[in-house]
Amino acid sequence: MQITSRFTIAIHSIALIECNKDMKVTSNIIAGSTNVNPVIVRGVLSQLKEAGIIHSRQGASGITLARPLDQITFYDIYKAVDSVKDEGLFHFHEHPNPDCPVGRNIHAATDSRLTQIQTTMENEMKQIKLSDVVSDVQMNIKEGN
Amino acid sequence: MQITSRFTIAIHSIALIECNKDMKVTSNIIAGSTNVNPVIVRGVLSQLKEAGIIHSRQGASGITLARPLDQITFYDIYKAVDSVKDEGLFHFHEHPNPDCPVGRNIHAATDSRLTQIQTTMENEMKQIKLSDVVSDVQMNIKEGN
DNA sequence: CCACTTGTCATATGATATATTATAAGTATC
DNA sequence: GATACTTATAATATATCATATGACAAGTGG
Repeated sequence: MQITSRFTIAIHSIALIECNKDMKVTSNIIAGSTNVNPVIVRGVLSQLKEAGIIHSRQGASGITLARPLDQITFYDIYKAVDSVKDEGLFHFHEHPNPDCPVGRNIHAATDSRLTQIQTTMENEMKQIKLSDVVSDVQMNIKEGN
Repeated sequence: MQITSRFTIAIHSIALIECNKDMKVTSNIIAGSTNVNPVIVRGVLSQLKEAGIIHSRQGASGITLARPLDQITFYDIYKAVDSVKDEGLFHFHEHPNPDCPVGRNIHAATDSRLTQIQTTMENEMKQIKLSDVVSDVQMNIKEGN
């Protein structure tokens, strides 16, 4: 099991937009840099737009950021691209036997702990800003990488 | 995306074994309580056995725990059933364009942060013991649930 | 010997992620 | 305003993986 690559595609896209803010960055350019199908890229961009992270206009060329990089966290992106659905990070087997004492109580006894783990992970994501990633990328480029 | 139900199946199985330690708990009984196919259950049990969490013998009826419940954490189980493969929790799009400065540096700039998030989640899992879950289950049963 | 168990293989089914084709609709430039 | 390019999205195909299922091997204990 893995969290969908839409998440890292979104991170990559935002970094690319920022690093090329002096020119028009199109969805096709992003598709070329990520090596991901343009339709998938546009789907991700569409979600980022809906979340208020980027701006785009149908027909008008160029994607731009809607707010400064230090105000975009991994959590914002994770939520925007719907990395983990509402059912939660953990998949509980669906029909424990209600006729078994353990079967009918295991869900209640486990759920809060699973939620706690997921929340801890999400809180960690809130600590990481896109500015962190982009400054690393730019540093590496400057060093000739 | 969700973490495979093998994880919660394993938790359920261990709780069931503990709560019925006075009788023989077979893989079929576990399959009945979890409402999961017996072959899947045996696969999970096989992984728990390999991780040293349970005991079982081919032909001999009954699964038993290999160590006390307070010495089994969610992390132990998560690792045992291979919830997240070696590639990591996050799926990075596979072929960023090496001819693009951002494309060839995004991986290096992002990886450590993704690992950090995963590690935080796994550390939280180490804090939760099976004894916590089982005592909640038993409490609920006593209360008539 | 026999009923039952653990253990495993091979295959089927179902769900989901990504890729692809096609097309609608808006923008900007000539 | 015709044209080339863009964003946007629907419909479908492909690939991968999780779970279910059927079959059977091999061990146990009465």
